[in-house]
Amino acid sequence: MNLVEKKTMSGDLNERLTTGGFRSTPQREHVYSVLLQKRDHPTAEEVFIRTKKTMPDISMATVYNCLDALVKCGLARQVTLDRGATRFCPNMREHCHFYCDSCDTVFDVDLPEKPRPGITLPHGFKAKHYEVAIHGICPECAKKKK
Amino acid sequence: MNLVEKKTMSGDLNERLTTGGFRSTPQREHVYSVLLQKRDHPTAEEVFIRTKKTMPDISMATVYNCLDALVKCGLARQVTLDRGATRFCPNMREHCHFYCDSCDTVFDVDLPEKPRPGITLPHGFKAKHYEVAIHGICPECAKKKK
DNA sequence: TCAATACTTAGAATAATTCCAAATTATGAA
DNA sequence: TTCATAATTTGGAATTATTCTAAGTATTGA
Ligand SMILES: [Mn+2]
Ligand SMILES: [Mn+2]
Ligand SMILES: [Zn+2]
Ligand SMILES: [Zn+2]
Repeated sequence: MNLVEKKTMSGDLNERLTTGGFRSTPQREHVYSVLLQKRDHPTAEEVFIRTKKTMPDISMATVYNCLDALVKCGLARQVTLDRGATRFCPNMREHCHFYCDSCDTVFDVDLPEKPRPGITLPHGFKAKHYEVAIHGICPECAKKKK
Repeated sequence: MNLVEKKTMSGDLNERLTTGGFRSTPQREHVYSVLLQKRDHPTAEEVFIRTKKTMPDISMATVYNCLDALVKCGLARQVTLDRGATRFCPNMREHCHFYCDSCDTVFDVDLPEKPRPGITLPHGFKAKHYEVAIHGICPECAKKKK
């Protein structure tokens, strides 16, 4: 991450936090930059471990608090696949998730412009938002299996 | 549930369990009939409470075991929406879930014949199965809000 | 009939998350 | 600047959902 990226990151972060009624803190900046750095949908625990590298005294409770703040002000999404720990994703474009059953990796998959042409809801149901998870096997693992 | 339904239920259950390498037990029958009776996607805890009505000495551990066996032999599905307890669904047709944000109810929604026409996966990804959750507001709650 | 196996059960253990209350830090009005 | 107020961080306790364990029961089929 170069200086310009850092600047925009911080600027964006700062603005989003304040308009969301939060303060911008060193902890929140670090946690957010960790999310941006490696977009592999880490769990809170993984974010904690990564954040400690640059901020060794941060606590788990704070990581949960920061992630919560980031989600609330629209800078990150929570991703829940089956059981197990919630994962976090800083990609705020509309997208869905591909989960490789073989290596447990989660990939972002872009959605087409037209939202879900197929599904027709019964009368009276109003959909606010769709969540699509695709289970399967990723290219890497498909290659290995052969 | 009349006698004929009971008979078919048991027959189906029995066959599925045995072909799956499980024994048919009173506990498994009760748990399965609880799932069939009220298709509101109960949690293990809710299944436990309902099953106790006709089988007061059943334990929570057994409910977990039974649900697990039912899932393994293809008589029920696990449904995970956001955080919180896993829910169980005996509807084995391909369907997705509508979650009402207002009253927390989970509804089954049938999917069209053609599976997911919209999404195109990046090269090399092989999808095994899609999981779609729709968040929104159900007809009942929409009416109340007006 | 009896040994092997499957099943049920209570309770302990674990994992993920939330709650709590005290210490620290930031803010902004006087 | 100074001080009260509010927000944030923190360690640890509490909670929730689930899994594990080990002992007791029941079932099966040689
Ligand atoms: Mn994502
Ligand atoms: Mn269902
Ligand atoms: Zn993979
Ligand atoms: Zn509703």
